[in-house]
Amino acid sequence: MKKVTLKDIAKKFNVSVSTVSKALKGSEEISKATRDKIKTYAEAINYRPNLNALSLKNRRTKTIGILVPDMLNYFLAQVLKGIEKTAIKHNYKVVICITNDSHNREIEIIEMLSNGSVDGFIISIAEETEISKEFNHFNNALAFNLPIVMFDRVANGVLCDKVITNNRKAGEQAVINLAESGCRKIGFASSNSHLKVSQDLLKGYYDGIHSLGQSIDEKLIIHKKVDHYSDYESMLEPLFEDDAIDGIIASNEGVALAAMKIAQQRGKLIPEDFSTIGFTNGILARHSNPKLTTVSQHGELMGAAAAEMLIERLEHPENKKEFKTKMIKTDIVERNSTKSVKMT
Amino acid sequence: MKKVTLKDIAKKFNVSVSTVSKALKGSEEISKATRDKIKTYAEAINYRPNLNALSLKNRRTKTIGILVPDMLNYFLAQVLKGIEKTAIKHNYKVVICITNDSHNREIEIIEMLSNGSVDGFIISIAEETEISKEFNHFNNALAFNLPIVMFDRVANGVLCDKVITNNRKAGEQAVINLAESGCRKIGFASSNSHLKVSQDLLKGYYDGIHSLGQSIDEKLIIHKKVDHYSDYESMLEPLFEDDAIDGIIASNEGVALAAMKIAQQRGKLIPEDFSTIGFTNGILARHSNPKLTTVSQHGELMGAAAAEMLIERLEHPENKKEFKTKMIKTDIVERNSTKSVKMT
DNA sequence: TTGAAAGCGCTACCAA
DNA sequence: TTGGTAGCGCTTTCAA
Repeated sequence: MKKVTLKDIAKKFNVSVSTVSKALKGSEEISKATRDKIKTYAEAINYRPNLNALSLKNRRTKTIGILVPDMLNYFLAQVLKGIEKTAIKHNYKVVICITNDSHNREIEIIEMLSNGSVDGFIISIAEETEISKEFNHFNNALAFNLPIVMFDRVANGVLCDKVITNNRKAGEQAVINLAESGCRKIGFASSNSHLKVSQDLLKGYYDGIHSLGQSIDEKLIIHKKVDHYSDYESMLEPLFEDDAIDGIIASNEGVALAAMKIAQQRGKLIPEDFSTIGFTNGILARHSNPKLTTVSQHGELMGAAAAEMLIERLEHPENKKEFKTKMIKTDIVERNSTKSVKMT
Repeated sequence: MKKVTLKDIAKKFNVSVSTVSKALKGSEEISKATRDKIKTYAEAINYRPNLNALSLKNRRTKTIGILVPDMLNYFLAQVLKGIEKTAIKHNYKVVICITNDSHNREIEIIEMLSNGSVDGFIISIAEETEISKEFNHFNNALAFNLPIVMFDRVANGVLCDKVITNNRKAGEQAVINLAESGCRKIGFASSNSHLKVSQDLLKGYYDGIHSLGQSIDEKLIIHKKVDHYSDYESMLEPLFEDDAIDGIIASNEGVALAAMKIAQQRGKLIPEDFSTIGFTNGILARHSNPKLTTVSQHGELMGAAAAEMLIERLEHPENKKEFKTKMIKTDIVERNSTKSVKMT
């Protein structure tokens, strides 16, 4: 079976292709009679225009290219879901590509998609790109009139819309939350010191400690790059040399769970003797024992916001608005790894 | 800036578009001189053909449509990763759509993508579709010459390639593994009894129990549909009324963790007094305490296999091979929720 | 009210 | 060795 085209319909009614085209668009140019019969027929056989032809003609594909470093990451999966949902709502499709944090992959993918495959991009930049700060490929895409919205890991040098969370603020709030719940010695642990996300979080930690009127104790801070989760526990050990430590802000769920495990092994009760807040609200948090209190980045919202910003630009290229950076607020989701402060 | 086209290059050298086209393809028809200068120039300005035009002309898009029920699921994310990787390797793109387990969404998406957007599909069918067994939309796609490969949740009535795991066998092996590690009373717990995956697992459990020469004790079996993980614990309680239960096969990680939690609350040591094997190897397993022994479905391999099968059909439509169902073998990944049997 | 023609960017056939 | 033309499926302008 072959897909039916305008030509086929035209032949069927002995009219021209243009007549059919207009009729299907409900143009007043065409007599109601022919319009109706053509429409009815098209409906009946479930006619759908060839999207490639449309893309070629209209110079727009109604598809969004998405680049993410990874897919096996709950936060990113949430964002993808938010994007997909919003895209579909506006009748856009998404093509998703994984950079694996490789700069070259990122360049290749952008090149591949920049040739009539997509109308714009939503990107969380690759680690290598974040480090090298080489942003030519992004600027090329922009020059070809392919707008970009970056989220979470963004390239500050690039002029485009961005969606981020205020991680510094989030770090500060986490400290304050722990303090309010009664923690006296609050530490910080990150396994991804190379990422801006983590650096901001650390700044927020400093802010928090200062706002408590305490001074920074470097012994309570671990800020490293540790790639494999099996090494988290040994990474954290030093923090527990100070037996008085009673709270830790962890840069990700895995680190938070490792911290709880060590604390438990040392006979501490959670949250009575030891509390921890993990950064980003993933699946681990919900299933750990005790369940983990986290900072939620609202991934789905971020995705939706990014998609809305991009689609807005695509649908209304005429109003060349200033590039905006949208902050999505974070929330602390209280579970059982911290004492509740709600009762205050 | 505008994307440069063949026309632009042709103008630049005062030759025709067809000359440029041929030159870039390295056709012997064109003199080496012009060929070289055109190629060099195209290279220099980084010329890339418009993919829409190519798709329209060639009637193939080099893109694969993927339909999955969900995205926030580690197993599916693994499969997606496997597909994406393989696709890119063969120079295909993927467009990913989420059905949210809705039959109608599934139909809409397939219709939307069937109009020149993709060359074929890779699908894990929606729960509603699995229940209703209405497969017209799949057959329509096939009729339009859009091959389908289904994975994991497959529609048996549809004539297409499939990639599955032998879940029955996996269930049996899990029972045997527990028995070999010393468990005497092995139960079964599923929160998704409506899915074939789970039903097969249960059959495997029966097989396993029988092969041990034991008889089925219905009190040791929970086979239900429970949507929210917060209800897993209450779902499992009845199993523990028989205090002698010392092993459970769980249909997913969440259920397995809940089982461990209850056992621990009852003062059982894991794995000494109580063991559990969780179905599918996700992130929870690696971070739980104790870490969970699981049956791995090898999601990435499944994805890669599905993609290979589809691309094989797309690239060689001439050899109309029989439809195949490929079994990916499962493996038990031993962690700390079971006693090791390796020492036998 | 309808249709012919041009064009989106590319390839392939045939003619020069 | 090169170029013109037709056509992929569609829209749009202009003419009939």
